[in-house]
Amino acid sequence: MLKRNFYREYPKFYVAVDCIIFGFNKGNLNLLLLKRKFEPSKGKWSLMGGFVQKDESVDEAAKRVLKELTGLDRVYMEQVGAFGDIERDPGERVISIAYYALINIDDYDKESVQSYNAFWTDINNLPGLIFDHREMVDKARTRMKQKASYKPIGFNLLPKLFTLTQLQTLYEAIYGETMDKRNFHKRVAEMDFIEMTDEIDKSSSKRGARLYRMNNDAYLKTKKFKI
Amino acid sequence: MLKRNFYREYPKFYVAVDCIIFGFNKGNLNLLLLKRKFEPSKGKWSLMGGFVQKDESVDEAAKRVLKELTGLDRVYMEQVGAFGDIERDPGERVISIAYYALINIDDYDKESVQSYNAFWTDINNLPGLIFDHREMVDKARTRMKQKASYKPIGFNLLPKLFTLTQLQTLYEAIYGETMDKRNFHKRVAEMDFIEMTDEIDKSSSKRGARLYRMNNDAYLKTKKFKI
DNA sequence: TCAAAAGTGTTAAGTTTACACCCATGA
DNA sequence: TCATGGGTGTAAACTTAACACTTTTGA
Repeated sequence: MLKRNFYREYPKFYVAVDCIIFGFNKGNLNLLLLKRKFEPSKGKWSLMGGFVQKDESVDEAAKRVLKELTGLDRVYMEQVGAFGDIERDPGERVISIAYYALINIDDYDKESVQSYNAFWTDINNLPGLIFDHREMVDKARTRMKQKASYKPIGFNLLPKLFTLTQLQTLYEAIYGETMDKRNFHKRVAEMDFIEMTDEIDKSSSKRGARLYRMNNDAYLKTKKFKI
Repeated sequence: MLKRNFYREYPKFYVAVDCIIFGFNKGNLNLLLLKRKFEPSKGKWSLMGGFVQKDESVDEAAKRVLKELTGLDRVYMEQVGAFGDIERDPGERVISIAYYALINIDDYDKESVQSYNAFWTDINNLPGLIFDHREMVDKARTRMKQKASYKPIGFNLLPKLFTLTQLQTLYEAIYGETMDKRNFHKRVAEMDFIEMTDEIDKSSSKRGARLYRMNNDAYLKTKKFKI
């Protein structure tokens, strides 16, 4: 079908995507941020972003941009929303759509990340960010926290096998509050889709800790989640 | 400052806003929808929408479009998110950002609504909608329901003075489930910002029902809400 | 042998749910 | 006087929160 210019008289805009990339490292949530090497805003930090292209949906653009930086495919991503203030980008008007991604901090393309001058930074100690990126991060964090309370998305931040202590410190980092170990174990035991394995992790204690695994198929059947 | 064409090589897009306008009528949530008088998709229904202009933010565009249809200012609105599939609008590529609005169904510009060929329709019995508008509605409804459970936004759908029965049927419509009258009254009594007035509404019963009022300043101080 | 993290149950407090009858009034 | 919607309290079930000691093992 030949497209007609129905909307000829309306203005057009650059549309970008920006990615809030969460990782979990040593008990803290981290973000993967790019450090600007040049002016303007040299030394300031920014989210990984890119422009939407003609041949891709906005969701696809976000996936592409994430892959460009991390080399990762099939990552858990959610849209945070559109940011559309006129002067949000002082260079030129750009409407940006923010997404958050959850990745395992041990598993990404280190060379690519280095080439972009990107670094993991503690989310509780963020440097100055350009434009409205801080606002995007705050909104993403709130959304992620909320979602994590009723869907088991946190596992995307952990290795396939994890200890209960790792899982608990992860949720403590997400919620920003400490939890009781016995109550936590009890809740995990009630969720059949968090499966105990035969394996023991010896890296964090002499005694060793039992490793667990998330079984997503089992989750899809039962669907009760509450941490 | 003279703007430089930093982003010259990137494509530009039409950006629209679409409004999911909620009302509450006779125990049911309703949406204000436009009925198409012409082809293509004559007889199909659509959300009220419009294109973002150069001199306004995306949020401002949504407010403008809502006002164009309803004549209302300072309405409770939330962004639902961006819809960016390539072929979502079969005429031409348009990226659309959806917003939901909560209005009192007795209080809008009837002439303007009529001139747009817009009608209130029961949300549980929606007609066929164009493009991805059904998806927008579903997402808006989910978001609104979730928000209504922890912030007192429902009051935007009611007159300033309302009975507890009205409030209860509203929340029953939002959650899609019936509630116990005594438990509901108990919860309302715990919220100091839902104030009993001296007035009685005689329109729905012989005995008459006490009218209540939401006090937003009081809410901002206490901040505990749970219906 | 001891330091360090892992593992393990019970009780009290708080919250949520279930449930039925009387009241006031206009027609 | 009666039909209609408005108003009211209590007890059981369930959920959440608080709390401390023993186990294992490598250094």
